[in-house]
Amino acid sequence: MPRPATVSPDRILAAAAAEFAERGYAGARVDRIARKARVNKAMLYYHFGSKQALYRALLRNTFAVVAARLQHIASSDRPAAEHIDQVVDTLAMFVSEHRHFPAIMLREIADGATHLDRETVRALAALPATVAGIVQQGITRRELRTIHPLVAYLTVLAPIVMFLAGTPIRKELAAEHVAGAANLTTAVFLSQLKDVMRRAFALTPSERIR
Amino acid sequence: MPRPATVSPDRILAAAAAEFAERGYAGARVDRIARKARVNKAMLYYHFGSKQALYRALLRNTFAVVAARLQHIASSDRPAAEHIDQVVDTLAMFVSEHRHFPAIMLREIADGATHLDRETVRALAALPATVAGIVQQGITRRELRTIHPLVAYLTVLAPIVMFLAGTPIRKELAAEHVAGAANLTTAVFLSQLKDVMRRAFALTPSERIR
DNA sequence: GTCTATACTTCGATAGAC
DNA sequence: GTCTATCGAAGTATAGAC
Repeated sequence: MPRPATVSPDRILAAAAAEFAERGYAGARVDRIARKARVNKAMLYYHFGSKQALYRALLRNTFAVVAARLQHIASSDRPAAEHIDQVVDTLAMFVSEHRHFPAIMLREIADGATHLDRETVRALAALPATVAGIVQQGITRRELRTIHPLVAYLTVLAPIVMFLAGTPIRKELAAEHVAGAANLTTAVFLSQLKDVMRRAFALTPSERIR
Repeated sequence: MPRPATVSPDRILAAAAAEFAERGYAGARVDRIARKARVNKAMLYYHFGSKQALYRALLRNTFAVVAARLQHIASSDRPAAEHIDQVVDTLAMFVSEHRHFPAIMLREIADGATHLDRETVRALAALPATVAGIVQQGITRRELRTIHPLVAYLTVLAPIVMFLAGTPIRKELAAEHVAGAANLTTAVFLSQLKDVMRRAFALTPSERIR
């Protein structure tokens, strides 16, 4: 007898993602998460123990999945420039399936990991470590110019995350007539960003000769 | 008789910046802001009316100042590439004086401007509008390649803000041995970022001919 | 303008029955 | 595993004296 696809803990995690993304750790309400997940609040505590433990479980979970997907890129036998494109696309794809990820990430940076334990921090660390590793591989192979891998990580990831988390505020800006705020689609953004990143990390012709 | 340099409302705003940056709107505590500002809580309500009004006042204030500083860049008679450097430096300088700005900005993006009124949104809008304007000027003068000005805005600003807001979490990552997390200074970051942005927005030789 | 005391509300968490 | 009812802590805000 197959279990229903979304069993309680999973539904709770999904509801928690929405609530924590929308309101932040402090603004999130356990009652609201339980209601969104259509479980009793006592049930939530039965499965996760506390608001904090639920938050940590959500973050470990989410970051483990992104990092795992990015890991595949490093092992594929493609030019480094293409790896960068794949990082952008993989991130964008992941977010299209986990719409609450960007806001949670922005909030966690602002929070400075205050609500996290060591194990969860380790899970978060896999994201920069993986992207930095991909960049470092390109540099070592002399396909990308020398750059601090974390600078490259931030240069690629920060705009994506901010763009995707920023959809609501971009609508507000469009209402205040900020030029271009109304007509910037995700597709245009991603394609221009990939172009920008290629130019930013490519070896110049003179560097290529050596 | 000159008033003391930091009169009550200013001290309250400074304390509010620290508190809202560290904990977010929902996590911020009015009592804590009052204590940090060394004013009575009733005094805070006397001056600002509510937690929300205080938050809005802080944001209007802060964003008006950044935008004003950036406005100067557009009117200076320098090459567009230099304008981009100046945007980076101006933002970095502003943050060195307003250390709580990056975290507040990340949180406000994640919040989607929910706690703001129209006037405050307008104040926030000045930041992307100004940077996009500087980029657009460079494109019009055929000194930068064609790019959506908001893509350029996000490409420049997102990494800076995330880097500067991310100092606490970067220390956590360093403790978990993420390569390079321990040795990335602000100076190195800014200089590499400027380099990245120049390459990203520069006209290619063939484009320059036309 | 400044302070003390407190009203009112919301929230995280649990006890205890089933 | 599931639910109802509720406790106790914290939080925003204000009344009212000075």
